Amino acid sequence: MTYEESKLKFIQGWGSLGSNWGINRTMAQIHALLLISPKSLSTEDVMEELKISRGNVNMNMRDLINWGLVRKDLKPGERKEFFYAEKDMWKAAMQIIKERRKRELEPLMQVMSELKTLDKTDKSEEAKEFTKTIENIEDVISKADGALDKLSRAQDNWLLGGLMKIVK
Amino acid sequence: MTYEESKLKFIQGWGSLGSNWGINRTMAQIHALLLISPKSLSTEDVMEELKISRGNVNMNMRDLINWGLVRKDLKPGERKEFFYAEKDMWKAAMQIIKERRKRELEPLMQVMSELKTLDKTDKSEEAKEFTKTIENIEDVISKADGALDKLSRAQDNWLLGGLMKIVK
DNA sequence: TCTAACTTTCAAAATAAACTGAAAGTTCAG
DNA sequence: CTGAACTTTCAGTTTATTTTGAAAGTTAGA
Repeated sequence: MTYEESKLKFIQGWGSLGSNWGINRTMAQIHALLLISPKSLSTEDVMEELKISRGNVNMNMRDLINWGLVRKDLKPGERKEFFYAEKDMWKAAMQIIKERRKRELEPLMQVMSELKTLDKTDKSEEAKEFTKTIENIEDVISKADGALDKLSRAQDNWLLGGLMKIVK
Repeated sequence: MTYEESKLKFIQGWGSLGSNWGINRTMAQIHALLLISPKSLSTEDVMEELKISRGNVNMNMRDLINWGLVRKDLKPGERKEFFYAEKDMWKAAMQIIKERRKRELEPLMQVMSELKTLDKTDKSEEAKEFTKTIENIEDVISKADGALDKLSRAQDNWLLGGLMKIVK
C-alpha cells in the first residue's frame, strides 16, 4: 500500500468513525488530515486535499478549534493562517472527553434534577416508576461524571507512565 | 410539575441526548417511554404516545432489541407483542458500552492494523508522521479497549457495591 | 486613505437521514 | 385450508443536515 492510498483510507475511516459519534464527516476528515500532516496547513491546502469549499473548511475548522483539537499557527511575515492538530492522541482523547462532559453531562444533570420537582403527591404506579427511573439515571450520570473527572485529572500521571486508578 | 409534563420533558430530553450520540431521536424516545413505563407496551401504545407510524415503531424497536436494551414480552393468550426495557441503568449503560466496543472499536483496530502495511521503504517526512500517528492511535484504542473490557467484567462487582479499578 | 489579501457569513442548493403508509408477509385458531 | 390479527418491508415523501459560493467583512502595508 502506498502512502497516498493509506492516507486516503485513513481520512475516509476517521470520517466515518466521526459520524457514529455525532461529529460531521468533514470535520473528522479535516482533523484526520491535520493529524497526519507534519506541517501546518492553510485553508487552501485543506480545500484542495479534501475537495471542499472554502466556507466549509472555515466553519469546520472553527468547530475543531472550539473543541480544542486544532490551533492556529500564525507564521511571521505570512498573511495567511495555518492550522495544526494536537498530535498526541491521549491528549486529544482527553480533550474530547472533557468537552463532552461539559457540553452534555452537565446539562443532562440539570434536566434530571428539574424532573424531580414532580408532584410528590401523585401516588400512581406510573409516577412511582418514573421517579425511580429518574433517580437511577441521576445516579449513573453522577458516577460517570465523577469517573470522567478523575480520569481527566489523572491524565498527567498516566502520561508520565504511572498507574491510573479510578476509584468509585 | 405534573406527571404528564415531566414525562414529556423526559422523553424530549432523552431524545435530544440521543442525537448527540449518533442515535436517532425516535429510537431514544421509544427507549425513554419504555424506561418509565411500569408495564410493557404494544406497538400501538407507542404509536399513540409518540404520534409516530407503525413502520417507524417497528424498525426502531428492532434496533433497540439489537442493542440489547429492549426485549419482547409475549403474553400468553395474546397475539400482540409487547416490549419492555431493561430498567437498571447500570446494566443498560454497560450494554451500550459493550455494543459500541464491538461495533466500532474492533473494526477501527482492524483498519488501523491494515494501515500499517504501508510501504516501509517510503522515508518521506509525510510517511514517517503518518506511521507515528497511526501507532499512537492504535495505542490509545487498544488501551481504551482494555479498559472497557475490564469495566464490563467488573460490572458485577461494581453492582455489588465493591470497588472498581481500572488499571492501565 | 486605499486596496489587495485574506477570512467570515449565510441564503440557497445539494445531500443524507428519518418517517409514512399501504401492501406484502406471517401466524394461528377454527 | 381460510381469514383475521398481527408484523414487516420499502418506495416515496418529508425533514434535517451539510455544503457551496459569492458577497460582505477585516486587516495591514503602501
